[in-house]
Amino acid sequence: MSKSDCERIHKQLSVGEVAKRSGVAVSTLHFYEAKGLIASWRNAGNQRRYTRDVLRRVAIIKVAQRTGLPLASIRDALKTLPEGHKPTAADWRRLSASWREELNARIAGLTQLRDQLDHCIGCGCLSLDECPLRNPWDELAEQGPGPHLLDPDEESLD
Amino acid sequence: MSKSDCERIHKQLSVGEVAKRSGVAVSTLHFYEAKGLIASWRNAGNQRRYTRDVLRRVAIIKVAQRTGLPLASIRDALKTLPEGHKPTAADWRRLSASWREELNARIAGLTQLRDQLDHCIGCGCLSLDECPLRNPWDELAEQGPGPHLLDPDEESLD
DNA sequence: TCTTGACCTAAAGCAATATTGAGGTTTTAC
DNA sequence: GTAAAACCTCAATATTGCTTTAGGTCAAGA
Repeated sequence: MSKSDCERIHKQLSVGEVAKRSGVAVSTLHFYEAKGLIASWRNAGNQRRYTRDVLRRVAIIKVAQRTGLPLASIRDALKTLPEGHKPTAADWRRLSASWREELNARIAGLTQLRDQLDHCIGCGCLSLDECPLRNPWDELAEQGPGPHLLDPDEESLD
Repeated sequence: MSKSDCERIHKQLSVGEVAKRSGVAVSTLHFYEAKGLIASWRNAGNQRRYTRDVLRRVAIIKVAQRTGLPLASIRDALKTLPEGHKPTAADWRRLSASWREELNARIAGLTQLRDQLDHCIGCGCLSLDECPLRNPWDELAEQGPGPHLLDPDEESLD
């Protein structure tokens, strides 16, 4: 039986095949498995075997990482997929909807930052008690990190 | 002489004062100094002393980090500031201009990702050879990472 | 059969960005 | 003068996301 027969006949993928098709290193697949993001079973010789499903999962992982999500969050999101059957389009849609919100939030944050950069650094002011760049904590309670005035007569850094 | 006299009279800041005013931990200031992002001199008792300038630098560092820049890049950017005199508004403007481009690129990337997420994951297709989410490498040469077809008869993951 | 490539595990290493701890000194406040 | 708070250095630890190494097993092709 030839190597690619492994996949063509049994619809199983070896770790090397998954690596080539998904574009990630074998060591990364091991790593993702250890972290609970993907799963496999073993053949008689203790080698990993995957269903083709894993290709989509790896693709999703890589896409989600580009949004800035840490692997732990991606793992948790993937855990919400059904156990028994192959995820449906609706399952994936649900995942993508939550990530879309994440993305929108990050885009909004960066956009605001860019505009503030124009106004605040551009003009060189960066006044400690007025600049939104310096005080993105405005809405938070007194507790928490952030710059604090020590003297009431403090107005600016310059 | 009281503690705050250190600053009010001599216009110097201790590391603790900088920490409180800038909102970062003392250990972080040590760390930034070791990495060449900020500078200080020592008093007779070997304690760090800072000019008020450092407050602006720390503010800039924190802002730049929010754009996604690594500290090494921020350090390099800060190195372009004049050595002898206090940076002018024009100096800061030059820095912010380069970071604005970075930001625009990141915003564009995330926006594109969000739209592709809508089209590709939302519908559940993720076709290996067509989906832009799966193949953001389209413009790169053959070499390099990325998913590759092993069989010409491969069309989709499903 | 034999060799080579693919695979296995477990541990260590790396880069970035800090935080924590130990053990000692200095400054401040009363 | 003394005690507490702040400071010092250096080393270790933590987290995230992997890669590398070492030492061995398994499988595929000539």
